[in-house]
Amino acid sequence: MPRSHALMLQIATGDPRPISKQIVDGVRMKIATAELSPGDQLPSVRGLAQQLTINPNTVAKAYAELTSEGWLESRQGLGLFVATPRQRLSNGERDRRMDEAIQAFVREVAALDYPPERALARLDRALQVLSRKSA
Amino acid sequence: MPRSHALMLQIATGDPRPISKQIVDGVRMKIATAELSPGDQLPSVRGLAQQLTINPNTVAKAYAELTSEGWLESRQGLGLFVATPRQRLSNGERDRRMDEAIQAFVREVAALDYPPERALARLDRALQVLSRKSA
DNA sequence: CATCTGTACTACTACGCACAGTACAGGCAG
DNA sequence: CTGCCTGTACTGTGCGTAGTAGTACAGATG
Repeated sequence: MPRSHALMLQIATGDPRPISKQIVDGVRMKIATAELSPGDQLPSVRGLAQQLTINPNTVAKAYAELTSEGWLESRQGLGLFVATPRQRLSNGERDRRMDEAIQAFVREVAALDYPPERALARLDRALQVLSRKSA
Repeated sequence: MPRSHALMLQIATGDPRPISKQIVDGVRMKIATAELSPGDQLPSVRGLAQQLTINPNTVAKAYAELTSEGWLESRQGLGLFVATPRQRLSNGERDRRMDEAIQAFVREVAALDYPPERALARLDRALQVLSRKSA
């Protein structure tokens, strides 16, 4: 039974990420933390745009990316819905992108001259939110 | 005794990061891994630009950032040298930026639907290179 | 002096992002 | 069918960032 969802998304003007990416990240995170479940309907392009006082094209762009990545499914004329989980990337591609993320994080730790052990410990704690999915 | 250094820096055209940031990251990483030591001289702005076949302004921009962050010291008319280590950021600012880095990493793990434990294990391994400094 | 060093400008180009407006196809309630 | 909702696909415009190009100046050195 598909539920409609208020989807409390927050857009921060101070965030260095472009608005469309903030939406993509936000929705993906809500799916990852099971705050959104397969079958749930998302706010309409125009509705979310009005709610966030941004351009509808920006929302559409974010939704299009989420759809092409397999997180959302479009039902023409009806709306967008959270898709059922499936393999979205090849293992090679996934490992390659994880490698990039790791390198970026190591670069930041070096840039801040931050104790690697503390960084790892904090990250371990931060990753807990993703484990709730299978709880 | 200040050593001169060939500084094998690699600039990848496929890298999404701007060239100047690649230089900044590269130099910072070499300092963090003790491949560059305090007192070492860096290649000249024009020299490195020619070696990498990029614009001297781009190198100067990267060097200026590294200098303002305290990684390099400028001796007018002589060149740029790796500075002696010191506290470069306030603890609050450092924690805030580490927080951003952690959030960005968690977002990527969620985006890739990557097993958090594996991500943590791989990161642990990747962070080893930074520990050599105090070895 | 000439020649190296870093630094500071200006001007131009290319690209990404967001905004604005318009248009079209499909679903659905009246 | 009409009207209103849905996603989708365009065009164009403005703005900020990155990179290139060229010029100029101060300090150090031989």
